[in-house]
Amino acid sequence: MPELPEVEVVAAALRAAVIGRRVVEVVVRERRLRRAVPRDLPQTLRGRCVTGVSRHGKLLRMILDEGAVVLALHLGMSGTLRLRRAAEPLERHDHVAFALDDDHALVFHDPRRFGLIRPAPVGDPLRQNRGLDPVQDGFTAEALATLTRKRRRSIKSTLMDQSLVAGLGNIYVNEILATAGIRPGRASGRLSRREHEAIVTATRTVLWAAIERGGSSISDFRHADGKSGGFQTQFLVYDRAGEPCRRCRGVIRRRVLGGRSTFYCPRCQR
DNA sequence: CGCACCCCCTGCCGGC
DNA sequence: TGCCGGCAGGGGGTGC
Repeated sequence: MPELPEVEVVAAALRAAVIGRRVVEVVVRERRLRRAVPRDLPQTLRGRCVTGVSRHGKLLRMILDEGAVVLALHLGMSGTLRLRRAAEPLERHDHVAFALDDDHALVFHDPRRFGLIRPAPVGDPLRQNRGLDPVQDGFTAEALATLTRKRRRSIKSTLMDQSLVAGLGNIYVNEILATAGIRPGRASGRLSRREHEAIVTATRTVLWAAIERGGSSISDFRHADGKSGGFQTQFLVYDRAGEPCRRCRGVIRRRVLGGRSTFYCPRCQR
């Protein structure tokens, strides 16, 4: 589920609620995430103070004691981070709970267990998520042209490659290409300068609109306070196969590209 | 290099 | 009603 806008919404909530709090205890109920949660995680974090929260692409980092420890968190497909009162009992799929010194707990919940929680070496991003963050300054038409030069790979799979551009997933890439008027299967290296610019502009527009609406909640994404996002009602194409295009008289099509469902309007995307 | 497949895991939905 | 296949916002690996 969570792509850049959803992760940004979670990061903002954590910045507001967790910075300045001390980790009192860490309860690990299920270690088997995408990679095993280290056995010594509680001991590594206990007593440390949260001094910052950052996000790059879909990866969250909780900075403890000014960087003495950095905890990397990834929500995978079905992960959420919720703030709960310490007294509330844990539920099924609540895998890790960080008890804080204000009688609340930050709870990592992830039915599919594709998420990740592990201490990260300071300043060293995980191997994936190294790409340009598309809401930061470096994501420009020139940068996109450089990344795609002479590549035949489709623009959709290029934009979803986290080592090139970090944070876009299947929903937002579909929406961005619809907004930019470009077909997902186009070879990225053959796009014009103007088209690269359209993609960069559309990316900013779509991501900021989604962040403002609190992200998209398709089935299980929730904010740290349990609320749903609202951007799913604004989709131009995602999961709208057979439905009318919102901007022309076309009908949205679905095809599979790189193993993922791909939606586009054949009339206004070229 | 790029893709077509696999895998990981649970939940939900539609068809029978 | 129940079972089964397909699909889902994530990433990683292999082989062609």
